Amino acid sequence: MDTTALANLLFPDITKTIEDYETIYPPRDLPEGAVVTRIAPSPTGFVHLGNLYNAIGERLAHQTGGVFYLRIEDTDQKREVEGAVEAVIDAMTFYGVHFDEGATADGETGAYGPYRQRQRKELYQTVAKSLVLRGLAYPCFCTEDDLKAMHEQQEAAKENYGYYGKYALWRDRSIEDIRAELDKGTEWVLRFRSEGNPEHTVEVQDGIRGTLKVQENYTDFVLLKSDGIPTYHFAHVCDDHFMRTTHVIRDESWLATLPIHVQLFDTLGWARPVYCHTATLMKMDGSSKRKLSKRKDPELALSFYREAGFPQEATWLYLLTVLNSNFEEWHLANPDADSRAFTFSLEKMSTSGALFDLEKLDNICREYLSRQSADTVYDGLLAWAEQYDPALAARMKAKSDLYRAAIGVGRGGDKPRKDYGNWRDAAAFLSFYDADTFTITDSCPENADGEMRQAILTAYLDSLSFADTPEEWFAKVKVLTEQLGYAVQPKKYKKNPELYKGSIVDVTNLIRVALTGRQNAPDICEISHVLGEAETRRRLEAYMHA
RNA sequence: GGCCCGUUGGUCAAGCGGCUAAGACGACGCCCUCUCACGGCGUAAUCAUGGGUUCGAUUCCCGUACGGGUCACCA
Repeated sequence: MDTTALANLLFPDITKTIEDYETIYPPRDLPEGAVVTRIAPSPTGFVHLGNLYNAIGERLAHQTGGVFYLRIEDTDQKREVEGAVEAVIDAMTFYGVHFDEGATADGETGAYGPYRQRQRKELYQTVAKSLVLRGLAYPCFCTEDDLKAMHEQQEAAKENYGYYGKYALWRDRSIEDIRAELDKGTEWVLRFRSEGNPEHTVEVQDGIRGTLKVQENYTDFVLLKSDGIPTYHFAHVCDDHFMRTTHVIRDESWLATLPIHVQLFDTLGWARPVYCHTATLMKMDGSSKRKLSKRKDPELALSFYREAGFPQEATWLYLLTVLNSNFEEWHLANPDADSRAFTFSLEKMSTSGALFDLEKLDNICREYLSRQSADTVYDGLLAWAEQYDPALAARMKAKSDLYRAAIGVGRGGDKPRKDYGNWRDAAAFLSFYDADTFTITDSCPENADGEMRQAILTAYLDSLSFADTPEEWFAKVKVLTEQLGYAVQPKKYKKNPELYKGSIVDVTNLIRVALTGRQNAPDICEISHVLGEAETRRRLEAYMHA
């Protein structure tokens, strides 16, 4: 076979060589040990948790003085969605992930571009041509039906699926046959001529999993699709070589095609990057685990967390505890430190698929928010509300003092309250402070209903003085509790319920319901001061006559 | 079916030949307490399994089971 003739027949317009590209994309001038990595999403418009998960590469890169970039894998035109690149960048920016180079919303930055694969067609074809020249690639004119028939035949014969051996119809065809098909205008793909043997295993050093032993690839997989655009496998190898990527961080579902990738790196004589296969996030489905699914699980979408208002940093805290087994310990020891101060290590990443635990996420978010200042929380809530709850944003801006004070209730000190872990919950929790959104949702305690309701609230209103300290306030509540025949100490009431009408809990909860609309709310005295005297009295009186 | 990865309490997990097998979330109980939340103390709960190797295996090796992933001109 005259491979030169074939190469020129297939790629008449390609004049560059691999060496030319080696010059165009020289090795990066970086310190020893610098990590160059990336995220490489396909522009489907769906940004998922895994994209953020793998953006952990940013920390690795920046920890080592390396580079973190964004590459767009747009080789599948069918799946491309308008505005998808912007969506990825927007989501990453929101979570504080910054790219040193790569695609931007309206272009790109960096010396190793283009960073959109479809614009790199010439490069792929150059590499492809060199493989043809070396007799390591050939065109295949099989139709979809041919391949389907092959698959069925293999299924029936209980043989391995794939294009190999006797099933590799075009592997050894003559150049005349090829020319004939070409002349007819038949569509073709370029396949890799694999010399691999399924009996052989290849060792790959995985940055997370250690030594991996995988079966050598023996199939003639597709390098270039019929439109001349590469498959993921070929594009990945070419790009990560010429973009001088040192670490490829990706989901473990790529483990299955790893043999193809290393085979390509090896035959091209290029150094393999350090592969880092992360564990897939799982979910409980009935009694069995399964991969988070785009269709079924809203929590796979990154937007889910943003919309629900889980604070960005807290979301990272959760992700890091799942990702890196020694992070949680570090965070417990340094609760106020920025997670970026943590030295991230690949070896400590987990290898088995973790169940996504929303409860733990919530706990981490509550803990995180409880440590923030009222102003920080106010700003966070407002930023979220501007996007997801404009009415709330408007109210917050009109009554910012009220909202700041409300957020400040129970904050600070050794035991701050942890009432909410996300902005959506915060909005609901804080709603009673604002007269515009105040509603009564709970009923008052039974032991303080009926005529006692009048009596308690009247007595309370009479005694109420905004000049009182919290201690004085509570002392007065105790006095009226006793006067009205309730037990000041709940324990005493529990012991001898027949001696009292109820306990102080009934009294305070009545006041609480009148003031907040619910039985579960923070300190009454503090709330009253946030509401102000006029509003406090108004609510108490309204409830008395309700 | 082939290939690959994985398996410590309900969940996330520490462990890297010798430990009463950490810790966190959750659950439960008690305490604190004007409710709730917080906080404090405590309880229950884990090495999938069978063989090796070894004086000794959660830890190393092999098999089995189970779970997951993947077998496209999708990434």
